Amino acid sequence: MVSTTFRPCSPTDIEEFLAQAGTIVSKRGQRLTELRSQVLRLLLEQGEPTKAYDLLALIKGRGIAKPPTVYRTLRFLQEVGLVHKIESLNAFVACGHTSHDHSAVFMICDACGRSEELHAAEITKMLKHETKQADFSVTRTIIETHGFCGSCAD
Amino acid sequence: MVSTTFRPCSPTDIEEFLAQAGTIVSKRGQRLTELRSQVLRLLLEQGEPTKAYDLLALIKGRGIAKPPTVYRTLRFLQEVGLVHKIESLNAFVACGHTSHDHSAVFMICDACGRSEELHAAEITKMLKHETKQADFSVTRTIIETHGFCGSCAD
DNA sequence: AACTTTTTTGGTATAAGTTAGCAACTTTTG
DNA sequence: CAAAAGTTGCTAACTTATACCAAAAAAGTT
Repeated sequence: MVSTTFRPCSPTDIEEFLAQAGTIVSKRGQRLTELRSQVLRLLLEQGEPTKAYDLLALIKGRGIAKPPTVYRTLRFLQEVGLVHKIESLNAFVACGHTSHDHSAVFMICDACGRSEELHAAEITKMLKHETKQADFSVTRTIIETHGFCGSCAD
Repeated sequence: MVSTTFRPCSPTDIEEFLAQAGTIVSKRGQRLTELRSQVLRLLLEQGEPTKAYDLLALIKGRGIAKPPTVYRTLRFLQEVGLVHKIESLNAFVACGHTSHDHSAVFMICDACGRSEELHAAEITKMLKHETKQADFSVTRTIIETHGFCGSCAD
């Protein structure tokens, strides 16, 4: 079997993840500030792709943020590799694979709205190869699949 | 060699393509109206992913369309399979492969802005297989690669 | 042909998503 | 502590997209 799918993180998982995140960011000589870790935590807690404005609403805890703050923070987290944007949804997810480089394939369940990340290095490799045949050199790949997860397929 | 890349269509190609398009649409019991074929022609003429609002501006020939008209028309053309949306750009391209079902891989040159479609059935197959392993059933796949085309790589 | 139905187009208004650019505050560094 | 670098807050605006209703055009019916 391959991967544990489509379940949200437990609170303990989240704290653990955030700790790891802190380390990753530090190693890059940057800081996981209160705001940044809060946004990341929210994303983890949602357990599904979340829109920037929904995040915005959820942040209310602190003195109500404005869009640029959220987008900026998301951009930071993306650059560090802790968050991915799902282009076909205009939504964001915390990245499940904190280690190694990214060759993410997203499986997005159109029934329950949750998404899971598949670490599919082979597909990415194949993709790089095939595009090279066409004289194209890849810098970034976006792979998103829509469909139904195990629980939602009747 | 694989595919002729990153060149726009010649005027003759465009007319030919539009004729084919007409047939395809008719076969589905639908109509390629003036508006629809005009939008498709514009898309072909641009020869690169084009934003809805840019299309809007280009349509000025007829009595200035409004956004809903353009988006509706694009949706129609997508449903028929004559147009694809490139999610990572929020832009639209005419679909190069009028025959058979779609397993499109887009190569988007971040230097010249043009894009090319690769008909990569194998990758799609592999993707379906791998996701099935994870108990996921795919209904739609989005594969977009960014990078540099042959002409733009120095 | 006149009438009904279906399809297509036109339009208003507004929602949703995103960014430029500057001011203020905080942290780090010398 | 002052200067520099980094981070956050915010206004305002821009881009992208849709819900919904009305008018017009095409197709089907008697």
